[in-house]
Amino acid sequence: MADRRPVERSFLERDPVEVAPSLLGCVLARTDGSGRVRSGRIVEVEAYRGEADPASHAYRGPTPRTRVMFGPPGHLYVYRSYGIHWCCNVVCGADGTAAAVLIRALEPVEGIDAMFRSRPRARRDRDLASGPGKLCAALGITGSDGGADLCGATPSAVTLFAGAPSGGSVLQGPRIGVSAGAEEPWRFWLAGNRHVSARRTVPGSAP
DNA sequence: CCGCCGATCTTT
DNA sequence: AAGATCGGCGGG
Repeated sequence: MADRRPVERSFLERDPVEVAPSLLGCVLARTDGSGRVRSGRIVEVEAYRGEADPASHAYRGPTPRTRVMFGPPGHLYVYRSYGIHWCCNVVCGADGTAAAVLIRALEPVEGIDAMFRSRPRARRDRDLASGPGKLCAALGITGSDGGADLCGATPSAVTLFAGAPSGGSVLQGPRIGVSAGAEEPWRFWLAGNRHVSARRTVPGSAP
């Protein structure tokens, strides 16, 4: 993996509904305090359109929690879900807008042993990171990673690497777990991938 | 395989 | 008071 390079910040400076499917196949990596790397290929995402989107945490304007989403693209927005799990987003769109892409599932690539240690209930590879809370636990992402620069030339604790074109086809459908904005088909995933969450229950169509 | 429910706590 | 979730449990 010597030729990996972080994604260009300008690549993220667009509408999240455009950015989201193009993140499929990219690799999210985290380096822990001991220099160990855990990473996974992105196989499922959701776009959130900030102040224009009633499902977005940024819908009602900036707050201390959502401040990073209103900043420049290429940073990590991390939030606590149901008081228990961490979930992470790639901030995109122009500085001053609050667009973001929720990372919903990864196919584990590096550091799989460490992922099993962080996910003691997981029995199989596909249980490690097949959901937004699971993947943060698998990589060890917590609130202290909030704001991390994903595009730095020198890889920081959390980095987003450009991926080879995914090859397979992309499906899209409604976002999971939202009530407002439930009609918008802004969830995207790799067709047939075993690491996608809710594979059997939600139908999809080609974009 | 499917559906229900509880855990746990931040944010508004 | 609700929530961008997860996993255990029970039923079919």
